[in-house]
Amino acid sequence: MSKQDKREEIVRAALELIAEHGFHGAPMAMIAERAGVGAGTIYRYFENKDVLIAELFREVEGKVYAVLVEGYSTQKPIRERFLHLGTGLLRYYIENPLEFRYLEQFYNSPFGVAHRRSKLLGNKEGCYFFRELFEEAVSQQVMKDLPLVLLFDLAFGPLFAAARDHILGFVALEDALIARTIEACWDGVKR
Amino acid sequence: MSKQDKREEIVRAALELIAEHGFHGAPMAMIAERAGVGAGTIYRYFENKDVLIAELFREVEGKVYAVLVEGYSTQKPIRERFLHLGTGLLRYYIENPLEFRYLEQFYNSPFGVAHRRSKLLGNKEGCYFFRELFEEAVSQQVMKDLPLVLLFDLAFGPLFAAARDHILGFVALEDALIARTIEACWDGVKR
DNA sequence: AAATGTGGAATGAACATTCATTCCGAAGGA
DNA sequence: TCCTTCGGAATGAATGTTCATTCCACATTT
Repeated sequence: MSKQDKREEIVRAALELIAEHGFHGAPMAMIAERAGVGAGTIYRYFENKDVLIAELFREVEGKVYAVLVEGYSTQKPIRERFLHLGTGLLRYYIENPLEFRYLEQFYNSPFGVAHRRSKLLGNKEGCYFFRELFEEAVSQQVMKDLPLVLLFDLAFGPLFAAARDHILGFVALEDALIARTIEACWDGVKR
Repeated sequence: MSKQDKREEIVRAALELIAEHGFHGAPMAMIAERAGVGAGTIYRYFENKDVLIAELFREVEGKVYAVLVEGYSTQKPIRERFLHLGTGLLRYYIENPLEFRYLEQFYNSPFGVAHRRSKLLGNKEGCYFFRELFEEAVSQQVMKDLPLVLLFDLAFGPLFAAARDHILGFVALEDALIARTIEACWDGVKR
């Protein structure tokens, strides 16, 4: 197994185990075993568990953004852009439940809070689509005149909740239902 | 300190520590210290940590319901009832951040998933308001014709997210903003 | 009233377990 | 042969739980 492969195996194993059992249910020894690697080997690739967790988040985030850019254009009308991003996100989540559940774990942890804080306060890139779109929508009075953060909550709160319920088997989100869910999110934010 | 007091002290200490640091950041020894009792004493009142966690949830849930029933009447129009429950919930959460953060911890854990499952599938009481209200609203065609679970997600997803953002200091939810947030939730579920 | 006895509650040191991290001998490539 | 990489046992810190002992309020006896 090449160096690169080994690293990828570690990341994949960590994703699976953390998504399924949470940070505290995924000991390094278990990650190593599933990756087919010695426990000490992980530390040749990642300084410690926190670094592994953060790196994993960056990888997942990157893949999500890659999906969202596809077919996205700031030329299209705001509502259409919103629907594109919303359905893109929701579809990605339910097609990649492991990554979704990992993100949930991450966001509901001190890591996630710190991340969110630095993203909202500091003007980091990322979230770019969303911030730009929402600010434009507010200034053009097509979205409600609410703080950006609340608009995010209105739009993505249901989206996350729906993805979770689908993955847990509480609802079967097929195409039509996904579209109607995102449209309902739009109803929440639109003026 | 009486027996009852001691029990309450334990519960209060557990609430504070778990809300602030999560289940894994609140060792029994620390809970005992904050409650002003010996570590072993906790086990005279609660069989083990899981039982303490579950009991704490039941108490918090009970207090929330108590607030919601106040002034609630199935005679009032559906929209008004929705706004009553929504603002009641949101206000309670931001006025009781410890309890809110505890609920978040609980829901985002195996306990919470199991709880949600038994509530949605089995026909447990509790959630009664909501289920009844939403079912009536759908049958009268004042809410969208979506699965109940998705309507819950649309209504409470933003609510939870907003409460979290308020508590983390990302937005200052004063009265007017609370009302407008819940109205936006209504826009999401209404037909 | 004082002294003694009793049973349940409280205690916290001790234990077993789990986990992240380290370390060093072995393996493998140049 | 030398040097890098690997593996997994060893380490030490942390945590949930237990249990032998202490404590105390009240009953009983003198």
